[in-house]
Amino acid sequence: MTDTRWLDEHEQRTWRGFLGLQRQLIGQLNRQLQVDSGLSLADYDVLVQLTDTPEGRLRPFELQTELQWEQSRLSHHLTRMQRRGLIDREECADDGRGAFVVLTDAGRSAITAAAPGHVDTVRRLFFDRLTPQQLATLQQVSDQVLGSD
Amino acid sequence: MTDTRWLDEHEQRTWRGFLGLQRQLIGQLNRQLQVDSGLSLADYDVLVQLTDTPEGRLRPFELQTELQWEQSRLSHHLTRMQRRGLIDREECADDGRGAFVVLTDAGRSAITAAAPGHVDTVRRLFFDRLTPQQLATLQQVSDQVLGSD
DNA sequence: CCGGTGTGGATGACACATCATCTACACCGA
DNA sequence: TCGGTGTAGATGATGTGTCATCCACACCGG
Repeated sequence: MTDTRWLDEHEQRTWRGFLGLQRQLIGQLNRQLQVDSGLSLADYDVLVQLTDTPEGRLRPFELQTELQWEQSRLSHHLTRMQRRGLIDREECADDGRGAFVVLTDAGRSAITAAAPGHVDTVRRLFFDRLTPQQLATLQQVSDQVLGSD
Repeated sequence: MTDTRWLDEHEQRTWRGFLGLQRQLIGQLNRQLQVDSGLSLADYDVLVQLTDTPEGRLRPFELQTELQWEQSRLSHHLTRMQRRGLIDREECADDGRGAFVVLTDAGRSAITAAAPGHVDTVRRLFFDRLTPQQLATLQQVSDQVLGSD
């Protein structure tokens, strides 16, 4: 570790901008969901995955790969969602270690009620403010930063 | 609220990509800081602000406008940082309600030790993977999304 | 001088995320 | 069939973020 190449003024602005952007966006989305539907962004993501399956049921590890969450975060979050009646856990016959997460009726109506408002908000705060070129660049950026890992 | 314009496949990819990008990046930065210096990204940001002043002291509300944090988050975070000896609180003579946050010696050495590794990581994970054009676009994007509020 | 309103800041309760660790079962090779 | 290793998942501790609320003082008009 020789001399550090510090960020110049412009780089700092870009970096702070990016951090601010994400915090602001996530914050507003969370608030909108919370106020309008009593859900968090995390709840929403879980429910979307479950809704995307025909039976509304998934193994936790499948959810985990879809969501790219840490295993323990998922487990804790499922516990909280179960306590609120949004999902339920069932035993898995095939694999004695495993479990199933199933969407409850309450969970299904929660996501159904929440989705339109959430999508509108995403459009309003994000897509509507950006040009197709900018969106294309963002896509590239995500791929490049995430891809090389 | 008429019919919802759902996100098409491509928009979903862009949106998920953005969310994934920010989570991944913030996560790795936090881990690097934590492991190498015992600091969080939030600690780092507070310490940077304090270091940027000649006396290493700021009023909490000044910190708040710099960091764009919620007041209560700041207050809680300062409490935790004080408990760890990174900062200290002092009374403010001018304003009976107010307080000062002052950088301790431990705080100063922590940020000094942490900065090079952190900046290197930001470069490695972010700047080094993006072209100047992409960075310029990101800058625009932040401004547009944040600006119109 | 006094009451109302505004502002600086702290606090408790609670949801969330991460780490370390643990249990139970599956799977595989000797 | 038995022991080791890997995998599915839960849990406790702790740090973090948000909301609602509160207190103390400042400031301002009467």
